[in-house]
Parts: sequence; C-alpha cells; structure tokens
Amino acid sequence: MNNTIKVAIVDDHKILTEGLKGLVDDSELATVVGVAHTAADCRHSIGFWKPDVLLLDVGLPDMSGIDLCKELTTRFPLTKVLALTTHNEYTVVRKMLDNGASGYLVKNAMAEEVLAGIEAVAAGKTFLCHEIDVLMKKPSSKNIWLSQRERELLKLICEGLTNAEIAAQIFLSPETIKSYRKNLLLKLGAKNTAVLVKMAIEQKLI
Amino acid sequence: MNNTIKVAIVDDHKILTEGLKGLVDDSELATVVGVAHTAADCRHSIGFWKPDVLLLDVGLPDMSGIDLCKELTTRFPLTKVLALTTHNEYTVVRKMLDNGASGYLVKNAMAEEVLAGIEAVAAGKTFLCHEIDVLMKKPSSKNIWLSQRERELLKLICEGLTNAEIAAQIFLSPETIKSYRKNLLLKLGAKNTAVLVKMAIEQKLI
DNA sequence: TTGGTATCCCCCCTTTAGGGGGTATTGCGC
DNA sequence: GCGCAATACCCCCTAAAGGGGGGATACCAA
Repeated sequence: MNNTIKVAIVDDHKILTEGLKGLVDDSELATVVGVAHTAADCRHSIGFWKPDVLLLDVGLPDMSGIDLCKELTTRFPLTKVLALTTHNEYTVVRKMLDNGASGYLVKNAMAEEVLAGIEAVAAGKTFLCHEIDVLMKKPSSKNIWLSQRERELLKLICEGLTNAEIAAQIFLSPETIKSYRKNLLLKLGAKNTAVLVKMAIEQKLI
Repeated sequence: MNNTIKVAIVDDHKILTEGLKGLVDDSELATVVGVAHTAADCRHSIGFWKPDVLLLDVGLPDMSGIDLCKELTTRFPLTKVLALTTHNEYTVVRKMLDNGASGYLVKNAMAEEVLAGIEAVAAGKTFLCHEIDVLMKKPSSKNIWLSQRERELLKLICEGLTNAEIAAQIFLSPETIKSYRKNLLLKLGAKNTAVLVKMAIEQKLI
C-alpha cells in the first residue's frame, strides 16, 4: 500500500526512538523507514529513506536541530519536518517554524498527538501540539524578539565580557555597547546583568 | 515466576515511557508493574505496585526528582531507584546518589544499558551508565561543591539581588555578602557575575 | 512624508561589583 | 590540642555597571 506515511526519526535518545518507532509501526497510519541518532547519520541516510515526515529532535548532540531543519527542508522540500523537543521555549519554536518545520511536539505529548501530528503535516498542514499552541498564543512571550546585534551582544555579555572588551572585539565604541546593554535590560525587563544572563539562558535567547 | 524483576516507571515523557515499557516487557529479565507521569501519581500508586526497581526521571513536572527520590527510598527501602535524566550534570547525579538512588542512566543510553542497570540495582549493586561513570570520575567537575550558605547566596545573586538587598533579606552584613560573593567567583573560577550566573544555571548548582 | 526600527555614538553622575588585604568564632575530625 | 572548613564580619581602593539625558544615520513601510 502506498497509503501509509513514511516516517523517519532523528533523536539521540535511543529509548525514545524505540518508543516512537513502536508507536508509529503499531498504528495503521504510518511506518518507520529509518532512525538516526545524530545529525550526521541523518544527513547520510535521508536520501535513501525519502520519508514523508521527519520527526526531528531539536537537541541533537552533534549539531543544532534548528540548523539541520533549515538544511533538510531546503534539500528535500517534499519531506515535512515535525519537530520534537523536551522544553517549550518560545524562541526555539519560532526559529524552527521559520526554518521550515511543519509542526512541533513536546516530548511529553500523548501518543495520539504524535500520530495526529504525523497525519497533519503529511497532509501539508501545520501542526502544533496543545502545549506549544498555548505557548505561541501567549502574548507575554511574544514581545521578546531581539535583533541580530542585540543577540550578539547578549551572547558576549553572558560570556562575562565587559563593555570595553566587547567594544574591542567587535570594533564599536564602548559607549555604543553601553547603550545596547541598557536597551537589553529595558527590553527584557531585567534589573541587572545577573537577571539578563539568567533570562538569556533560560529562554534560550542566545 | 518470581524470577522476573518488577519495574515501575515514573517519567512525564509519555513516548519515552512507552518505549521503556516495551523494552522491559520484551526482555526476559523484568516486567513493568506500573507507569506514572507525575510525582503525585507515583506517590499514590507505588504502595500497590511494590516494584523492585523504580525508573525515576529527575525532571518531573510537579516536583524535583531529587526530593522524590529521598522520600521514596526512605519510605520503601526495598525498592531500588534507578535515576533517568536527559542531562548529565555532576551535581544532580551527586545529589541523587546522596538521596538514595542506586543507579543513574542518561536518556540516550542504549537499550542494553537500561536492562543491565535494572539487573544490577535489583541485585543490590550500584550502576552508572558509561557516560555518567566518565563524568563522575572527571576531576575537574568534582571540586565544585558549595556549602549550604554559598548555594543560598548564589541563588539570590542569580535572581539579581545586590549585596545590600541580599544582606537585608538574610540578616547579614553587606560586607559578609561581599566576601561570599568573592569566594564564589574564586571557587567557580568565574570572572564576574555574568559568568557566575551562567555556570550556576548550566551546571545546576542552584 | 512621517513614523518606526536598527544601527551607532556621546555626556553626566551614582551605585555596585571586584580585588586586595584582614579578623574571629564555632564545630568537626584526627 | 591542632588543623580545617564554614560561618560571619571589616577596611581600602579601583573598575565596571546602571540611570538619565542627548544625538546621528539609514532603511523600510504606511
């Protein structure tokens, strides 16, 4: 039957891929045509698998799932990517969708949601599991969207560089760095650098 | 047969529990007598399950797996806890073992390691999967061990409180807070507060 | 054209943090 | 008894961050 959806799974959590594989194969809906535990494995094999749907973990060991997603959806536009993740950070979801993912599941989603997601993205729709859907509609998290430069500075601040050091590194005036820093505190509503770093890491803004 | 080991699983990742359950049940070694997705569920049911081995996720939604581990190993000393986690942070492993866990697995462990772990802890041994074993033997991470007070201060620093504010809150002299802060920077080898906060979060020192 | 946003730069000033010293008590283990 | 770690406290000084202003360019969209 050509009727079943071909699914490939990319996730470094081997137990989870076992579970997923069983879940998918036991359904009437789809069959698993391949499993990879690293981005490199996925790159090598996806051409042979030619899956309709790729279940892709965001937190791969060898490269960012976000970047891999972009690459794969460009190279294989017929394959729909359904992203999988443990955490539910607004910016991560946003980036995955911007990079061509068709859907998003958190790993503690129910089995039915996984199958529903596979079916939906295979049909060309976008699919967000309930938890992510709620997250994306929450206005509070939406406003945190930093420009390229701001993210760059935030990263350097998190690494503990002082204004002078940052200025030297990216060839800008220390006064400019000060301005950016003040702006970041304002934008994120952070009281000081400590909170700024905390927010940057916890909300994965860098 | 009384020969098979009774296993219970506590993890909020439903797909993973499915995978684990399949894995365990398919083996000759053990059978799954119960699955819970929250600490509350586990508390209610574990008395009925009476498992020999409890596969316990550290990152539960409703309470810390670390605290739950302590509680369960006290209440049910015959049940051996085999901890499961996504990340491999030295301090988390340390705390789990201190709180009575008999073994520790990372979630991307291979299936064989899971079964080996179950068998080992059921036999009263301690078991660390390869990755964790390596981690615990690495001398670099060992030295980071903070006192109660230091952790308390670190937490407040991460929340963005100034020395004066911290002093007011825990009724100490601002000068004392300064000393502790300097000491934390020294101990963790952090250049400034930004790095301190980053390390505290990434290494789950708080 | 006007408004918005991203980029970059400068002044003032105060508060906080960081680097360097130091002291003292308590309680634990050897 | 001695060493040692944890706790709590103090002074001096400099470096860095934070709070308040201000301004400039450029580009894009309404």
